[in-house]
Amino acid sequence: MTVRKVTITDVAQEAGVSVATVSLVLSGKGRISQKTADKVNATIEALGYVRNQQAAFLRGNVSNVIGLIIPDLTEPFYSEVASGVSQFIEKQNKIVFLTQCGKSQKSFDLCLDSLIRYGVDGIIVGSGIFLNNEVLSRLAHSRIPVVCAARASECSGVDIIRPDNTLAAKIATEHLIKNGHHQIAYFGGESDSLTRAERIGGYCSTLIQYGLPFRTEWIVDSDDKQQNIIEKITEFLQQFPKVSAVVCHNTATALGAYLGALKRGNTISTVDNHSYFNQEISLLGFDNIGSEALYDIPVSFITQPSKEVGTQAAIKIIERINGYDTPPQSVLLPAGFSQLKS
Amino acid sequence: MTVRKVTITDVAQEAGVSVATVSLVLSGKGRISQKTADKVNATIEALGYVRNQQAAFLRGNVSNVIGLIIPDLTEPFYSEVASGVSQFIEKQNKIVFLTQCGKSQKSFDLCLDSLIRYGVDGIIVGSGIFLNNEVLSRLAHSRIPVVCAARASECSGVDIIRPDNTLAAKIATEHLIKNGHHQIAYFGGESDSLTRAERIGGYCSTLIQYGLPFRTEWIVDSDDKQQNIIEKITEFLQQFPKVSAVVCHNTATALGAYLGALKRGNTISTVDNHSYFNQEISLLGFDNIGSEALYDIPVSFITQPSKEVGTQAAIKIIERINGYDTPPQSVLLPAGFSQLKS
DNA sequence: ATGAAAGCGCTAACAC
DNA sequence: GTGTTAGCGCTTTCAT
Repeated sequence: MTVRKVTITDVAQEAGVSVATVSLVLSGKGRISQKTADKVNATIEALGYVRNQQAAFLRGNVSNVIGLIIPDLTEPFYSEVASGVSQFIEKQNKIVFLTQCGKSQKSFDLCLDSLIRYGVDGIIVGSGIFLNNEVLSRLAHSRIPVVCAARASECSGVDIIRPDNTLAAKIATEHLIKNGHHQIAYFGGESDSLTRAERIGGYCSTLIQYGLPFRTEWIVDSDDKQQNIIEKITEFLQQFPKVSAVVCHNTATALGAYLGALKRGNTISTVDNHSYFNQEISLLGFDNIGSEALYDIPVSFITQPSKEVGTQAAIKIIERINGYDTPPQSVLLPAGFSQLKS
Repeated sequence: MTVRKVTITDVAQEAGVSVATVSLVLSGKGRISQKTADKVNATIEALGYVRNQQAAFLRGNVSNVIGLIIPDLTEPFYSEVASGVSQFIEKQNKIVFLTQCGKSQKSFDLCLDSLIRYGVDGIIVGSGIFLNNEVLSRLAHSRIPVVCAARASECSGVDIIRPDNTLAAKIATEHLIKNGHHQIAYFGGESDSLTRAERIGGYCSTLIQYGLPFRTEWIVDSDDKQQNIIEKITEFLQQFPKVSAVVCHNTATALGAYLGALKRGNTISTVDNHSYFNQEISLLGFDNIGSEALYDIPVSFITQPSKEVGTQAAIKIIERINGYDTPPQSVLLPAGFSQLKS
């Protein structure tokens, strides 16, 4: 019936040494004789003592805790980020406080308060949109480093790690061009998406770079509802029958485009004809899921470096905590683990 | 240049009162005169003081922190669970420590150590498979409540919250039967999956209950690779052309079955003919993604109560922490938010 | 209504 | 090598 938690004092008493000694063997600092160390370790074992980190860190000024604010863990991009962060942080023998802020600034501010009160050493924010000046100056004042792990270029004045959407779109477009396509459309995504804007930038500039004109009618937005996508793509292919390739904004779009084209009587191929169907239109999509599940439908995918964004953000926050005191950086991650099916 | 963090002492000094007073206004306990309270609050504001929770809780024996151990945040089920947990816990003005343990017991044990050292009030474990007797007795000894939030019946001796897989399969099978199907197959999932085993139980018993025989050849396992699923379903439909409906183990399987059947020349319908195609074979899948993206392909889906598992686990752990001292329970959550497309 | 002081569990000088 | 002791920032009796 151990009602009270066993403390370092209990151990010291039981082992017949001082608390300082116990503390020293615990941290491996100071020169403790093997004999004493053994004795202490034995009683620690016997009593089932576990060191209280909170108390330990209360003395110093570090907590070894990193705060993480994620809008919504349910979204694949964010869960990947969180996964990357937690994995790296734990490897450093630190630990992460997870908070979810949803879509509201107010809720974000509450998360922030929480994390600061709990004395985190640094904060990783999974979205730039809440990092307004007030927040930043508050953070600066309390000397807590922040880094932003985002989908797109959502903020400035802080370290930000994000996918290189422009480059990804460039690679995608280039891939299609090099496979002989000249009429390439961009399909899907909502018009207020920053990620999409960046991708469209890459798409357009690549077309231009290759001397291909682009037409704004070839850029079609859509929500992710399968039915809408199917309808839009069907109509589109009818209107622009010369378009021979489509860059799809995400997995849902790619799948919708696939089904729509199929329905319309098109046949689909990957750019290189590895397909159950004959070539007629090429599909290339950005994959935000990263699952293998869909990799065998005849669509090439470029995968987002989502988890890597988390990992790099974690690396960066550790650097900042260790006093790496340079101006804020933007780190663009290539769709590095992209699997262009070929 | 605020180098040192501003503490309660600073506030007290600045406001010309004692630390005790500041502490009292902070916690709203004790009778403090409005005047003093105002003064204190003003200086708190002025100095930008934030209370250090770690220190605050050091005195008491609670930390207001809940530990969460998730095998892999990247898997949709687990990210949903984590999301549900964090959302509820934060609503209680508590906070969650997130750890990921992967697939190894050793790594799990490390996570556990970590959480215990950090003094969490309770632990939610996202998988039962690591909760062996040793772990449980350790936890019992340190008097830290645990609850398991799992995919299936993975452990005993602790509170466990999980989806009612048997019921879900029963509902699925029943739905198909009531729509006139008599030859129903179960497709997908790996043979060592506990979830699948439970679902198959529900599937079989429902068939029996309705006086329909079942054949073990109609239960086909598969990994989630699209190509494999497509091949298997194609072969299967050829061998058993009388099978008119398929219960699919997950979204990938459903999609694969859809594409496979399509390829083979079958036409697909939902059970009730809302489809772009004519009826020939009915597909019904368990959805582990919960995304709307696929809802418009002609497959009915039953969605897992993944996030709800997290929420209920959070509720349960709070109960346990508050000393709700009853024997461990199993809570089965219905596929409550299921959307049978109809 | 407010202050003084004793801890919470631990670490880090500093002594011996 | 090991013990003594003074805090870390806060809460909480117990006085006043």
